[in-house]
Amino acid sequence: MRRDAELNRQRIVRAGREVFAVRGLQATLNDVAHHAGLGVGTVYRKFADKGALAEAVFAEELAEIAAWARDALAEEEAFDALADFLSRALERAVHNRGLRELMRQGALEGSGLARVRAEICQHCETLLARAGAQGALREGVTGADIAPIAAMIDAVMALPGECPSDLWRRYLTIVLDGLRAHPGQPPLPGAGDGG
Amino acid sequence: MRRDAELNRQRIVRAGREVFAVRGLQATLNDVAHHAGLGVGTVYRKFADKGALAEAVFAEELAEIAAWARDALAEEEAFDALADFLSRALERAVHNRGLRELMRQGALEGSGLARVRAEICQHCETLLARAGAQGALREGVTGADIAPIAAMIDAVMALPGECPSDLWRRYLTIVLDGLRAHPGQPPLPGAGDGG
DNA sequence: CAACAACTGGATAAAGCATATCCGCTTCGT
DNA sequence: ACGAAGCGGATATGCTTTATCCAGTTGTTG
Repeated sequence: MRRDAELNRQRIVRAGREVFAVRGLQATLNDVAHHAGLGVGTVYRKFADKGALAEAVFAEELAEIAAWARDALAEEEAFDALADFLSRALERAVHNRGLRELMRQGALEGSGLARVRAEICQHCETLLARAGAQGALREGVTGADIAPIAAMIDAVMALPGECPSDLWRRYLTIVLDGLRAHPGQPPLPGAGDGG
Repeated sequence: MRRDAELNRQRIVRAGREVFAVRGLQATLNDVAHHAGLGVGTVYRKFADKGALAEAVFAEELAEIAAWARDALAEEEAFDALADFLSRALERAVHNRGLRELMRQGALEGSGLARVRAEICQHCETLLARAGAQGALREGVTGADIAPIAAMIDAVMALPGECPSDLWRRYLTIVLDGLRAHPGQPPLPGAGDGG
């Protein structure tokens, strides 16, 4: 491969990172090419389709987050570990619409990215279940509560307008607080995952 | 207007109600026509475009919800009134994707529906502000917290898969609980609407 | 039961959008 | 300076939604 071609490849990945972060996964490869200052053909020469570029763009970042999740499994207090992990991971997600879309079920279902995503979710559910075993959870809360929590915080982040960028912390705090065991709390409605 | 034409009009509105409820506002008038057992032309003869049909479909329902919000303003305990109202309104929303999309900022911006939506939001914010004045709110919570709450519960409702249909109650409970004043609670991060 | 206006159906035009390709031209490396 | 590798971006393709049109049907009225 020619040296300039390799350079352009990097340019494209960088452009993809920026464009996907701002406009989400529905941005076109035309968008990315333009943002990289290159032609569409150049992008298609290097990446078969959007999925391939997305994989190149998000592989590292997702793997890093997955590593955090694995590390959290080694912590003593499962609930605190989960809370810290979520805080860190969501901090990344605020500024990255593409990453958020990737974490929502359904996106890039065929790719290796989906596997990493599944691993992260699995770790979170394990942590929550372990927190339950440690008596740190409010009655009735289970690993199945992870997906709704993520969806809710994602919704806050996706809110349009001039809301402060750390608004999501407010609600993450509220929700995690609500899942924690407290003395004399009323039962929680709803069934988690049908059980 | 011929009698059969009026009958078809009603059929179309009914079909629109059902189709929008299930598939959301992005369903096409073709979808609605087919579901009504009529041709597309018939639908376009009676409604200029999707917005016009949506207005006919949702006007009553939205007005009813707005009335609930007005009634809530007359209650003594603002926080409880708000909680009851949200519970009632969201109960309607679960089974109606179109209604949910309508309540999210941005949809049908030009129509009279948008005005009603704004009125409902305004009432909610008033209630929350009043609850604050009554000392029922956790420090720092304001009327601006309404939009994020709605967005979060909406996200839970939009969750794919076989989650139980009253899962949203679980999270509404958690969030409202988190907004309520409790003795000795830590401060809430985030700034609401920047203030 | 005409006879006509109102109404209907749905094929299809029009427009928009994202994806992917192709090939004449440029640039690199030797 | 030559050939291979790479580039650009106009454009073909395919899909989706919106909206129209008019030949044929149906209701209504006298």
